[in-house]
Amino acid sequence: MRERLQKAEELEGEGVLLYPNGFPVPHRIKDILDSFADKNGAELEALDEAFTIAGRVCALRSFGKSTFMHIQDADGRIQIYVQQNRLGPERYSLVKRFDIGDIIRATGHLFRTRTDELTVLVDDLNLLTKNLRPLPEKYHGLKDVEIRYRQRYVDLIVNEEVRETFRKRTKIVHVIRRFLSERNFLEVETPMMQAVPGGATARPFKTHHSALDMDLYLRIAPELYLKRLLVGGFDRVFELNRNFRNEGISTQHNPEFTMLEFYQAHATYEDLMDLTEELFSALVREVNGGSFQVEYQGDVIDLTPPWRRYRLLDSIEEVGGIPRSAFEDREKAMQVARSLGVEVQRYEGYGKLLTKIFDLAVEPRLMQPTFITHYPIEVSPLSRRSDADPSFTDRFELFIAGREMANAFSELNDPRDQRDRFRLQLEARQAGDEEAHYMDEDYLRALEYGMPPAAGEGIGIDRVVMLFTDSPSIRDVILFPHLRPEKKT
RNA sequence: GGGCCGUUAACUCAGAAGGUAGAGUAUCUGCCUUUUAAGCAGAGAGUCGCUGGUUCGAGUCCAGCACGGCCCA
Repeated sequence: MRERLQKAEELEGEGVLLYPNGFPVPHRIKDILDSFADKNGAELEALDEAFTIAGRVCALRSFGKSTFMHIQDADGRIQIYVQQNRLGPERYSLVKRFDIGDIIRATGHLFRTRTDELTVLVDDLNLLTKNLRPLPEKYHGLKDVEIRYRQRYVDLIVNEEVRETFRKRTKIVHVIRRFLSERNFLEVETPMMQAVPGGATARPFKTHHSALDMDLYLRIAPELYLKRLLVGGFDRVFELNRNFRNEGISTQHNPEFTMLEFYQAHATYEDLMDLTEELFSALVREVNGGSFQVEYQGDVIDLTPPWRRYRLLDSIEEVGGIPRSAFEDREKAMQVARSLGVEVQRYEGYGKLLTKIFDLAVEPRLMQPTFITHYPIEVSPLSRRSDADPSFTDRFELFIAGREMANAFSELNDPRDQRDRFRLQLEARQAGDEEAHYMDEDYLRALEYGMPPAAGEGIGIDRVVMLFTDSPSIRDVILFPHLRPEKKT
């Protein structure tokens, strides 16, 4: 780096601007590659058109009096060829001092080299931005994951597949927004900072409002606000934005992550299973080239609907291979849970134990898309009771590749039942469950005005992106994942 | 929170059993006007993550810590 700085200052001393401004760049590399991919050398030379492109020098092969470079812009990479006798010795001496990593602008005509590569024969070029730090090695590339995550800008410069992953992420988010908008869902924004954090079972981050001298929580879910909007008369709403949960970090979890939640009045959780299949089909069309087969970490996942549907209890029996009689009451379920290595807390009831058994014995085996329905009421404090069996709820979770992708239910809109459920949550909290819900009086007041029958769903966007980009870690689909602070040097 | 693994030049990595630290790429110098992991000749470059300990002597052995990864909770 010291050498580069010295060289840069030398250039500056000769009157070369290291960071000039105001040079228009009318052409994109990708457009040139697309337009002239099938033209041969004679056709290109007959073309009397000059192109001006700009980008970062990513490869440089210099001979005495001529130089080949590859330069890349946002979505393309092309070779340029600079000859001393076209440019004159003075300009060419600049070129000899270009480094890999510099951002340059070049103008010239197209031709094909001996090896038939589409190349710009440069008539004019200039430095746009001087690079002072050497880029990682070209052949092995940048592998150190710590640098990849901490200095994502370097990762993006060097690793095209990383750029592709994030382009795909944007595409996925775009397709989802369009899908919902086309179906008359209204996109809204609700508070990120909440006085009473609710809508999920998770520990929140706490912050403080100085002027009001009050504690606030970063939201763990937008759910309760979105349902207030159902009360207000917006009968289809969605929000696609960040949630924050104060939990450990893993390949599946980042403290801030992106969630889609949508609510539809006069629909049931069964309608949402169909809608979810349609949504994934739209993603298949738009971001997976129309193929319903997705390869994820060596497994082929078939997203062709309809997907399997199991009741939770049936799945423990049929997928988990544990006979019904072994978990028919709390005592027996506790034994099964313990045998699976689960720690059981005193305040955890039968329903909670069933989901813990499910998490260990069933969830990892659900590679192919599967809806699991009828969750115990105890773990579903905001879901509507099943008419057929009031200890279970009209709820489903979607699993793909052994992970939860979505969670949805018919909404509980009876304020009396909701109050009772909050009370039970408070008891659990007092018994030591830090993730249990708080009482939310304003939410209850809203329900008392009448929330139409509805169903709602949350989809973890990061996990969807992981699936479609074959990414093993959530950090691979979040541009700046959370890491511990860098050591001071 | 627990277990295992990793941390050596800007990058990717070597460094059998403890004896003054290596390669390729990148950088610098020279030659080279169709190369593409360009080539050839030469040069510079490291607090071996940090702190202690054992030893005549530690990149290497031991302990603690930091950061990262994977697995578990």
